[in-house]
Amino acid sequence: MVRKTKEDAAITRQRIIDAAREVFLVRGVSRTSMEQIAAQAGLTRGAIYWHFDSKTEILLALRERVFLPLIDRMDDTLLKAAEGAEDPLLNIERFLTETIQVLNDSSETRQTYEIMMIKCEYVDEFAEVLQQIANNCSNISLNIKRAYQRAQELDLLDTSCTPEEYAMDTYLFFSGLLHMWIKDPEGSERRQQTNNFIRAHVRLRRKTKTA
Amino acid sequence: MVRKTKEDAAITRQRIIDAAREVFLVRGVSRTSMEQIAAQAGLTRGAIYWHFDSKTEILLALRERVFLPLIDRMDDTLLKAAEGAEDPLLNIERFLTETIQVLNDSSETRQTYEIMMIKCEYVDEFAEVLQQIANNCSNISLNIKRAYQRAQELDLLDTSCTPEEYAMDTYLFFSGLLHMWIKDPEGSERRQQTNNFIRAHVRLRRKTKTA
DNA sequence: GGGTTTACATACAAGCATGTTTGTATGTAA
DNA sequence: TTACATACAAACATGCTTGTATGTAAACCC
Repeated sequence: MVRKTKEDAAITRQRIIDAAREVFLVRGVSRTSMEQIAAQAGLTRGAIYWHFDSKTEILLALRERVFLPLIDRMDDTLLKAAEGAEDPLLNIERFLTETIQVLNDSSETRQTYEIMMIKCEYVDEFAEVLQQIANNCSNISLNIKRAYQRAQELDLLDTSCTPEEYAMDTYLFFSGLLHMWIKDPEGSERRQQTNNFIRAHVRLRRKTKTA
Repeated sequence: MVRKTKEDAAITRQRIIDAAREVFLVRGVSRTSMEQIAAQAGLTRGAIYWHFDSKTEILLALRERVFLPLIDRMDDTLLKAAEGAEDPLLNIERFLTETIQVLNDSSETRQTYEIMMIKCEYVDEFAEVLQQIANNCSNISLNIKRAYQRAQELDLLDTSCTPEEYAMDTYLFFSGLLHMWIKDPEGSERRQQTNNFIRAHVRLRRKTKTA
């Protein structure tokens, strides 16, 4: 069987992406050849070159498929925190735990993060990917700041720092948390304590903590 | 001139490492060939293969040269914080600012970090490097915890969280800070505010903040 | 139902990058 | 001065990867 129906082709395309993810995770992006991806997908390079122009495009497709929904979700939770919520700090806590929960539940997401973090070199055509990530991060950072500003308006926020300082502190905590979580081996002790650390992080910002 | 004296050979070896760092930074580790390193160093591959068995060994040498002194220095500052200091929180703050200061002052350190963070794929023989880094980090984490415990004994520490929770929070902050600092472009606004954010981070932990 | 396009497989050519081998001139010690 | 080790350069052989070109059978469209 050679020529497939359109739905079959879409499945094939997805199989290529899945195969690439599996091989990338083991061999790294650079050391992975088109032939290896094809073999993992049970295809030949011809199929891959029909669906994608290059290995880079596969990686970009892999990334978009996982990152865009996650970014949307994070923005959504944070926007709620900044606008409607009666307890913005709780929403910030929810933003953190939910993101970790996605990593915990979805191996596709977890593996994709691992590839983007420690199995990929950001040079040449990937420099722009780094730029996109930076943009997403600064957007998250901005929304965190708004949430803290709202918490301040509602008099829920400790007064020793400014909302901007809290926001940067939380953003850096979040960034470090993702790296730790991805790099830690599966089922590590620290992974299980993650929610504790998130709660402690947010608790430290509540005004009533010493009252 | 072919055969050099021992000192000349040591200089050549260092030139190879320097050349590799420059090429790695631009092209990434995987895409860099021995030929390119040799050209950058003004040598041939023969010279490189005499000094190093493989590209991996160059990268390891590059890493050790920068990381080991830095790790030592961080351990040193944190140990002082955990044992002798009359203000452990100030020492934690110093640990953070000093590390950033090193990155700021030494382009060799900064570039090496950038290579290890976003221009290198941790697979196969590099999986163990990741393990070493994890060990260093958990050691740092442990020393931070000790410093916070001492701060608690001296009644300098806010009581809303445990020393362990503070330690993890600071470690994740530190991890995120390094990534932000390295990924941000040179002379970025956020880089300059780094010290402010560090001070805010530590200030939040002082007991007297609401007194 | 015939032509056209689609969705692949197969085959071919060319370019690195690697590792190794060989050559060689100099330092170095006896 | 001899004998060997050192510090490279240069040449060689090999394998891998990429890109492209061609083949082909089935799906799609009118």
